[in-house]
Amino acid sequence: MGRHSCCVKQKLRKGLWSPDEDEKLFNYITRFGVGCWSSVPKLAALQRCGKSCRLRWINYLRPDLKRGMFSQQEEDLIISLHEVLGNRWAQIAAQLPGRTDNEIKNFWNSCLKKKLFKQGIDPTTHKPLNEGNVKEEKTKMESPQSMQIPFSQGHSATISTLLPSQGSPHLISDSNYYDDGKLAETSREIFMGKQTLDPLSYYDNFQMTVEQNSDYGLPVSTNYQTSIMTLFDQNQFPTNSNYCFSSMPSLTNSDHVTEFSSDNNSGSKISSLLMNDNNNNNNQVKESSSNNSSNMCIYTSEGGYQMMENAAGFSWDTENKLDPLFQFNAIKSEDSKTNNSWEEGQHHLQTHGSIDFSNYPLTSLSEDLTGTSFDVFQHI
DNA sequence: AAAATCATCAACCGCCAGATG
DNA sequence: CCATCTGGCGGTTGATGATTT
Repeated sequence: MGRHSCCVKQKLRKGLWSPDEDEKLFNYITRFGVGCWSSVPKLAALQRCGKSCRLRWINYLRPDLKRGMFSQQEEDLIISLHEVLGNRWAQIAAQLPGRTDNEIKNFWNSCLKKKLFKQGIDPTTHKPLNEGNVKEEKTKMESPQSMQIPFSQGHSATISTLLPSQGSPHLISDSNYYDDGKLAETSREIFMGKQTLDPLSYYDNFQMTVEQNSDYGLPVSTNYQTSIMTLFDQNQFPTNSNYCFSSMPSLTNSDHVTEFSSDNNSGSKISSLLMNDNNNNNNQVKESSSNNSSNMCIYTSEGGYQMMENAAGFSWDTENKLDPLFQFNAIKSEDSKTNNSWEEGQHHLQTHGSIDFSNYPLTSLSEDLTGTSFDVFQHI
């Protein structure tokens, strides 16, 4: 993000964003939507470059961000897409809902490259390394350099070549993917425990992507598509109603998804939930919250979000603030004192609305920031 | 316990392309 | 056309916490 002329004149802050700045930016964007980034700092009273605001929003504040560890499936998808697209992180990120290019890039550089290398696969070419290459790669790893992949090179390979059924390397969703089966299993367990993905959107998106890629003439194998489909058929992406959202102690923490249990002893509880009467039957309600913000949105059958009227603004106050219209809190066990039980929440829900939450997967699509004001989605 | 090393990731840099006047 | 502005992208850096020596 280069410093543009508009930014040079003023003294602008750099470095990490403070909670206060985040709050300002978040409140501004949720209220007015994404428009001209260069005017955002002024209008939101931020001493930041517009591009810095944009980056902060995209990489961190955006409500539809998924956080936490990459799942095995995501990992496989990244590797496969990387083979086809090279270091086109933005395009790869477009295929992974809730992930940013920056996040994927970091993940690739810090983990996947090494993982592939350990498996004897050249992360650049995605082909098996010979001994000579191994030495070369070792040097590369030791002296960090960009690993640009000539696109033509990626083009020559197809995802199908990675399928286990077609010989090594084994890169597709398969627990045998890793030499260390324990690692794969552990990774999956962690993922399952932190399920944050909306499997349907994930799958839809992937399908769409395959079609799009076909349009681009990219050699995306139908085998891979089938592989993903099979995963869904086998419920390897659980539509999980047992997860909800914990508090947001810090904006910089990423894993706040807490397993939700109907067992009162678990301590994961919902404080209150007031439903909006405007929900129609085709809408899914997605909700998340923290103990300091009130969030709710309607996820329509068309796949978009609808903003609920009077949606709460964003607040970093540590105290609980009840939204005048609604509040849904799912809080970590240690915060449970003042909150009602899950059953009470359910009862409240059934009393005030007709939607049975247990029928819908709850995702952490934005943790506490989710859906505070969803007109934003329509701007993006 | 302290220093050194490693890993991670948020944020910046530089460049490019499209829009606009 | 040309200059400027702006958004977007990929590469890189540096702060920070974790791990190792």
